[in-house]
Amino acid sequence: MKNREKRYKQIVHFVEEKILSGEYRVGDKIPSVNAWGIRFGLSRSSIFLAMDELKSRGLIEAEPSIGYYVSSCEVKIQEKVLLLFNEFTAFKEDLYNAFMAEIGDDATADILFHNYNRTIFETLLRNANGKYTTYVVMSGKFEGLQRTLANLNGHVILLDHFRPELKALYPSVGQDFEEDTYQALLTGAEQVKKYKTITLVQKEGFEPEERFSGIIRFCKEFGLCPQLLSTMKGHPVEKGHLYITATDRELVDILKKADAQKLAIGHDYGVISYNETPMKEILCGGITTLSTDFKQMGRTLAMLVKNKTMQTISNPCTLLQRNSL
Amino acid sequence: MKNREKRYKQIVHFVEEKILSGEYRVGDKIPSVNAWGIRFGLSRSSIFLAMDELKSRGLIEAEPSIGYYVSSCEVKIQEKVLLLFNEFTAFKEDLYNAFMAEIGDDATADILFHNYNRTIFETLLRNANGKYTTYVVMSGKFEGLQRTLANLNGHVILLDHFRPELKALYPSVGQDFEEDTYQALLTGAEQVKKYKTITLVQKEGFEPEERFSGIIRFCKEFGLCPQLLSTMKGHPVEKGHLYITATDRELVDILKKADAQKLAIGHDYGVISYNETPMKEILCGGITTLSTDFKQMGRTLAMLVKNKTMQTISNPCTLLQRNSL
DNA sequence: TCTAATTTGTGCGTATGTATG
DNA sequence: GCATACATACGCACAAATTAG
Repeated sequence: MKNREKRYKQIVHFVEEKILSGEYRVGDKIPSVNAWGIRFGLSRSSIFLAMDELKSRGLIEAEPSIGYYVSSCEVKIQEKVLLLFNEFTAFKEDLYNAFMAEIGDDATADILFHNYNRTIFETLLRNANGKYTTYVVMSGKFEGLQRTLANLNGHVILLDHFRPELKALYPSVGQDFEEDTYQALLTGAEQVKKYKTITLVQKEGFEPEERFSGIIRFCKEFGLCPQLLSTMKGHPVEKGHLYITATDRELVDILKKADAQKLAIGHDYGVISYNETPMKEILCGGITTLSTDFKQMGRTLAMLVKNKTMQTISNPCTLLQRNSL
Repeated sequence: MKNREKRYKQIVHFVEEKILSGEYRVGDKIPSVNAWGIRFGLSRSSIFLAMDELKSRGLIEAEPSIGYYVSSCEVKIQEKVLLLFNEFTAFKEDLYNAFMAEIGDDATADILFHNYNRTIFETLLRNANGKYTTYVVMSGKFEGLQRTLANLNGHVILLDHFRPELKALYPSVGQDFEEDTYQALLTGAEQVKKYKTITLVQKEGFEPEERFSGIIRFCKEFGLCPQLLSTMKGHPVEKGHLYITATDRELVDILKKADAQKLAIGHDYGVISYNETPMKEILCGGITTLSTDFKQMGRTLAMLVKNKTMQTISNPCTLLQRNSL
C-alpha cells in the first residue's frame, strides 16, 4: 500500500506508452476525463492529477469544453522549468547558461521577464500555471507574493527572495545582502578606511534594507559613519564619503555631480556599484563593483530543481576592486 | 488549436466590426444562425451565445422565425492593447509612458518583453492571442514572422519593423534606418569629415542592414570610405576611423582597445553609438549617440491604435554630439 | 389554396475542462 | 478525496413563419 504506485500514475504511464508506440500522435484528441474514469474506475479528480502531470510536462494541452490534445512526443521530458526573472542583463544570461548546462537533457526551461512590474508578473504566472513542473521565481519585493505563489500548480523555487517569511515555505538560492555587503567592505577594508562616511543610495521599498545592516556592522567595527539616502537628488557629493549605489542611474548622477564639483574619484570620494557590467570596467578608469556569482547561482539552482530539497542557500559574492574605491 | 479567441466571441467581434465599418446599418437583417454556423464551422447553439451577447448589449434584436436585425450602432469596444517589446530599457519606458498618456482612458495596455528570443516571442503571443483587441509588436528580424502575425486575432501594429515585405500588410511606426543614419552623419558632418573611414560594427542578421546603406550614401558624397564589421573581435582600433556601434558591448570593446593602443577619442578615432543611455553622457567625456525619439514614437503609436489607419510612419531621430565625435 | 418541407429563433439537456472550497 | 458552481460547446425537440410544389 505504502510504496505502491499512485493509481493516477497508471494513466500517466498509459498515455506515455500510447505516445511512444505511436498510437497517440501530436494533435490527436485523447479520451475525456469522464471516459478515463469509467475505464480505470477512478474519480474525476484522480484523472485530473494525471492530466495535470501530463500537461505540466508539455505532453498534452487542454482545450476547455472540448478535451485534451497530444501536444508533444517528448516523453523523456520529466521536468519543464519556468524561469521568471526580474530583468534581462548580461549576467542573468550567465545564470541561464550555467543552469541549462547543469540541468541535463531530461529537462527543458523557458525564461520570462517581469521587469519589476507586478501586473506583468501576475499575468505571466497565471498564463504559465499548469504548463510547467517547476517555477523559479525572482520576484523583488512584491506585496502579498505568498498568495500568488500558493496558487501555482507545481514546485516553486525562489531566487533572491527578499521576504524572510517565505524562507520557510520554499527552497531558495539567493544573496545574503547583509553578509555580502559586510564581507565586501571587509575585503576592500584597506581602501574603504580612507573614507569617513559610507553612504548607501537605494530606493526605499525596492531594494533590500539588509545591505544597510551590513554597512552599519562594518562602520561600527572600523569607526566609520553609516548613512542612508533614497536618492542623490538634491544632495551634492560629499568629500570623504564612500557611495554605494544600487542603480546605474544613481551611479551616473554621482559621477556627474562629482565632476562638476571637481572632486577626484578614489581620493575625494569613493564609489562601489552593485552588479557588474562591461561598461563599469572602463567608466572613470574603472568602477568598483559588488556582484553575486550568477554562474554559481545557475548551477545551484539546477541542483535544487533536480533534488527538490527544502533548502535556503546563500550565493557567493565578490568585490571587483577598481579605480573608484 | 489552443488559446485562440473564444469561438463565439469571434462572431461578436465580427458583427461589431461590420457595424462600425457601416456595412451593417440599423434595420438591416444579419445572417441567420444557420448561415453563421456554416461560415464559422460551429454549432447553432454557439452562435446563440454570440447573438445573446449582442442582444444584451442592445446591438441587435431577434424576431422569432424571421431573423436578427441591427437595432443600434452604439458599439462600445473597450480597447485592450498588448505591447510586445524586444527588451526593457530606460528609453522604452519613455515610449510606454508617452503611449499611456496619449491613449488615456480609451484603452488598457499590458507590456511584455521577448528579449530577442524567438521561443519566448512565440509563447507570449500564443498565450495572449484572443485576449487583446490590438497587438503592438516590436519583433526584430525573426524568420517567418508573417505566419505568426497572421495567426493573431485582432489588429496588429508593428514597431521598428525590419522586414519590408510586412510594410504593406500592417500599419507601423518605426525608424528609417538608412535615412536616419544618413541625416545624422550630415548633422555632424563638420566633425565626421575629420575621419577617413566610417566603420559600422553590427552583428549580421540581427541589426538592420539599411544603416550601412545610409553610411555608403554619406561616404560617396563626402569622399570617405565605408566599412562593415560584424564584430571588433580580432580587429584593432584603426587611426582615422569613425566607429558606429549598435551594441554597448562592442562600444566597450572599442574603448578598451583604443585605451590600450593609446589612441585619443575624438582625434585619433571617433565613435557614434546607437541608443542613448545615461552612462554614455559621461563615459570618456561623453559618447556621441544616435537615437530615435521614443516619446514621439509612443504618441504616434497611440494615434495608430485609436485610428486604425493603414499607415507606415517614420519616427524622428536625433544625434547628440559629444566628445567622442 | 393547400400541404409539406425548410428555415427561423427558442429552450433544455448533456459534456467538457476549470476554479474554489 | 469529494462536491459544487462555472463558462463554453454541442445536440435535439419544438413552434412559428416562410417557402416550394
